[in-house]
Amino acid sequence: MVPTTELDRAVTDRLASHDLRYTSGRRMIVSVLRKADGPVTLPELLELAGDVPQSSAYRNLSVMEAAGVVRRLVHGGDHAHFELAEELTEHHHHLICEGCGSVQDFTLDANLEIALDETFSRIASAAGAAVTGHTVDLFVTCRSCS
Amino acid sequence: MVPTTELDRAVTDRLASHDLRYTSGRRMIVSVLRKADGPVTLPELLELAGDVPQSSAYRNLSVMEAAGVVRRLVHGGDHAHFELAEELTEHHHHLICEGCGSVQDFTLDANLEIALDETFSRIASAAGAAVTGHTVDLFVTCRSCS
DNA sequence: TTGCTTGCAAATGATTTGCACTGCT
DNA sequence: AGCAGTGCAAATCATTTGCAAGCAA
Repeated sequence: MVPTTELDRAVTDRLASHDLRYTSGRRMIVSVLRKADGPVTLPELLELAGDVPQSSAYRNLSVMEAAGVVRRLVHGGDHAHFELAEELTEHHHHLICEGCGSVQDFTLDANLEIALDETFSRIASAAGAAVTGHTVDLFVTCRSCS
Repeated sequence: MVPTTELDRAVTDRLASHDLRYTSGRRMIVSVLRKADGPVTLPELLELAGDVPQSSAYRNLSVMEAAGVVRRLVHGGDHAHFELAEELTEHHHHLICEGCGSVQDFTLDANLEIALDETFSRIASAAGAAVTGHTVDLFVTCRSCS
């Protein structure tokens, strides 16, 4: 199967560098994640993907997570949420409703993001640790849950 | 049993307002969380607390979480972490090692915190949602894991 | 004595995994 | 041929819960 979009090419490369193939099942997952307007739970993914066995979806998500194609978000609800890795999209943060567990994306002003990054580097080096990432999550009660 | 410290008094009040008692088992948990230098997992808590049945620890943590005495942190490792609710301590953030899952506290510069709060209010109201809280977590590889 | 607590044992449920089979390359 | 992928069923394991007994107001 030939890569079609820019995203597919990037995913193919990342998977290949881990000796993984970009199969139709994986394409389906990536396609669903790309179209979704935010991180998606496994049940939602199955809903959107059609006839995909649950265990294969879980396995492919895990494998793609290890390959840096997918990111898993754990916020304490019943299900984890999955989204495309940031390197394949853009840096963003999450707006999480504590009522229904739904998650939306948002971005911060560039200046604020820079200030945070600087602070983070300073804090990490003070702790003798190397920064690998950060999350800035906003917890809310959404309109339909209030 | 009579409240002894300021913290105990605050906890007693919060529990009482939910028709809950500040029993010795719950005191033990609060005491461990107070002394710990960061959020603690259930196995760690049991270790530190001595002879406490696992299910009671879980149940008391859940109950106290609902009463706003304890906060549960879920970061995707094997165990959740527990800490005293922010209203009982001070606002802080978490430095999480992706290697060993350990968690340390840190605080942000007040100006940065204010800038974030303003941004968050704006984002939430744009989404028609009410802010209930936020997390700013820094993921790192710590000295001993690198 | 009413109702919150507790400890034990058993259940729950999201996620993972063993295995046999299929399909690329 | 040789190894990665798939689907099914079964296992895992942190966390929750039912229940009978204990304890405080």
